[in-house]
Amino acid sequence: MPELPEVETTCRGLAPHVEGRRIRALTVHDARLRWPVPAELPAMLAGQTVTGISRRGKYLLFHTAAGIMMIHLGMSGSLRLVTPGTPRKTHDHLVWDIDSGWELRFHDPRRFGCCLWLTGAQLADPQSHPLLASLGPEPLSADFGDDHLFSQSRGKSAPVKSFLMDSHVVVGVGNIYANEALFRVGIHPLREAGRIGAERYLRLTEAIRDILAEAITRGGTTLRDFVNGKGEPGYFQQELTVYGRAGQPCVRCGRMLKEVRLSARSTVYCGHCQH
DNA sequence: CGTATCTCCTGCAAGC
DNA sequence: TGCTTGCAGGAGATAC
Repeated sequence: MPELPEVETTCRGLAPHVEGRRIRALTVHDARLRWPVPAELPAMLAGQTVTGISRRGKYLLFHTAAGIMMIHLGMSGSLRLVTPGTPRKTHDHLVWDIDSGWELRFHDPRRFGCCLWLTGAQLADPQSHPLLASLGPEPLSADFGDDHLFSQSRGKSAPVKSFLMDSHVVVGVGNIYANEALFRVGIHPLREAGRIGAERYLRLTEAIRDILAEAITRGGTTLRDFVNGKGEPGYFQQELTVYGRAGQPCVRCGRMLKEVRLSARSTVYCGHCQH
């Protein structure tokens, strides 16, 4: 599951090999992603130079003069650079021939990802695209201020974990990091978002910043291996204190960690340390 | 508007 | 061994 750190790692890993390079061709082996890959995309991209790669939330934006290619990795998607001639794997749906000599491949078994094409007004201002327009602030930017979570949560009765994972509140806090951040600050995941005070939200805000920044740092250690498909997501190297550890002892108090389903998401917490 | 549920899809694990 | 069944999960769409 690509979380924000892995998307950021992908962005940084691709940039030196793709920015300033020309796309010779795009081959669509399977257009059936979350939304169909636009039929005109190969023709639109051919010959275009990628002027830059940026990220908004978990969306990656490949900028060209003709348009912006917007990619989301969904749950199982990945982008890898390989040498031409590398055998194509099952679920390698999209292949870009780059004039740097690399081939960029989009691999996505579950096809929850997408690859869209932004033109016209959305080329001039991609933030106006419907999928981007209502996104919350970047968790590592100044827009994610100390007071943001507290002020946004007033009057909300949803569980704080659902609130945190709402991309309209703040982007990039997926299931893994929502679990981890709540454990770190001792907040019960099912607590009503609107009934948590400003002080606790400040500590939660700092925990989200710290955990994501740390994960990106660790993800960065995989950058040297990113090319040619050897990249491991940074968070697999990060010690996870609760996610995936239901039934195991709490690292703080030793009691058994509990698990509940919240909107079909695995939610793990310590009933003693989190209130 | 806020909240909960449904939905897409495939790999994997468990059960028989 | 090989089949069937259940399940996870990002986030937009839909229903209330």
